Amino acid sequence: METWKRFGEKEVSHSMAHYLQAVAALKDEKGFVRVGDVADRLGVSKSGVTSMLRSLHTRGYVDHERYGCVELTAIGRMLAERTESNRRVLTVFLSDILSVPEPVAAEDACMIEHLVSPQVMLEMLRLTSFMQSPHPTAVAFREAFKASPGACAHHSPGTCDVCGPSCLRDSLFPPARVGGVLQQIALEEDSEA
Amino acid sequence: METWKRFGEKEVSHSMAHYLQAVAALKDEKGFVRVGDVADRLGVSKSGVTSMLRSLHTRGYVDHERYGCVELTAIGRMLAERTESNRRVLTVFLSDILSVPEPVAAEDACMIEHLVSPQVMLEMLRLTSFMQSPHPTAVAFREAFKASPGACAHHSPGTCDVCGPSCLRDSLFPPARVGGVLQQIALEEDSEA
DNA sequence: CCCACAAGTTAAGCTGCCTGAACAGAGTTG
DNA sequence: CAACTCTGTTCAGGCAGCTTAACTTGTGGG
Repeated sequence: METWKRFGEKEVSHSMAHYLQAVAALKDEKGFVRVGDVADRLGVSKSGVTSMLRSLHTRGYVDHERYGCVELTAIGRMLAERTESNRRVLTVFLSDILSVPEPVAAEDACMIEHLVSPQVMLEMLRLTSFMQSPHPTAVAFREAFKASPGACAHHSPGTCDVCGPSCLRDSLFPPARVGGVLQQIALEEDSEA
Repeated sequence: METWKRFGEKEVSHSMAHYLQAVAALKDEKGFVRVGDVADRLGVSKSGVTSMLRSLHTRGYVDHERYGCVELTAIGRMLAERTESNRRVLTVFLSDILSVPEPVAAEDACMIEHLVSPQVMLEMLRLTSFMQSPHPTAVAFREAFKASPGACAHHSPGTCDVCGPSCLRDSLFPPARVGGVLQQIALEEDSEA
């Protein structure tokens, strides 16, 4: 179980993914990209942009001439597009299929867009696409799912295939074992003990 | 669009989440937790563990007496359990519902387990749970979905609600626009230009 | 009782990503 | 062409997480 260490070895980090997306978007919007544009868009300092561009350049994702414009390489553009597609698929899945409020869906999509493998994204798109199709089974399923009870409401304790011995629902939203403080902390930063 | 910056402000980082999980698991397995156990389990040095424990202590997630044992606080244990539950729900969803191969499902779950909001996790559990239930609609849907074509195969170009103007499938697995190199790079680290 | 050794800690240093301050290039204006 | 202004770069520094090397603690054997 050392999978977790590969987190830092992803082809692009969270920051890099967003720099690439910003460059791609600015290029599409105004035709050329300056350091300052990227800095404004991402809310970071220009010096931060300069050093990140150096890092992205050594990885072969952007070209950048001193005091000049920024260009994505073919690979850089592909990475930006893939991240953007991941974000779109995830957002649609979370908001339309899981019916999570849009702001939450957007935030979660933003957090994980660069981490999800192509295989998973493709299957998630397939599911989304099929669930939203006019196929009668899909229509019926949407209805039934919408009307279905909350997670783990349909099983007696210990009989759920998904949960196994202990109900997952309980630890997703833990019972008020520690005086109710936990949920607040879990959901937001309301400190108060 | 500065959501992306909140990535670094999550209550627990990727590393922290895994340290907490390791401590919780070791505690369950052998009743007490030493620095060395955590180091072995996570494949990091003992000094790394020491400094991370200091950091986790200042956040109120663990207690640790010098040269002694490590204990989770109530909040720390809750965080560990929640992360673990997230991982289980995600793994089941990815492998059983999306039918992604187990190693990929496990890896993706590991990457995003600490980043997904409780709301999304709960709805994902609800969907998983409902899709696996013996409810006739769910049974029919599973069949139909299994037999359904690949993503975006059912729509003519430009008519897909999910994709919008440009087919997302194409950028999830981009066409061999750059000589086929991209997909290799995308999927793994086979450098070769 | 003392010492050796395992377990843990501190210290110094690395990388990634950020900041602000100071400096440098490039273009406009008179 | 000098001066002013924008824009971008470099530099020093900070924080998170990791490493290795060297030191400290605690403990069981002789």
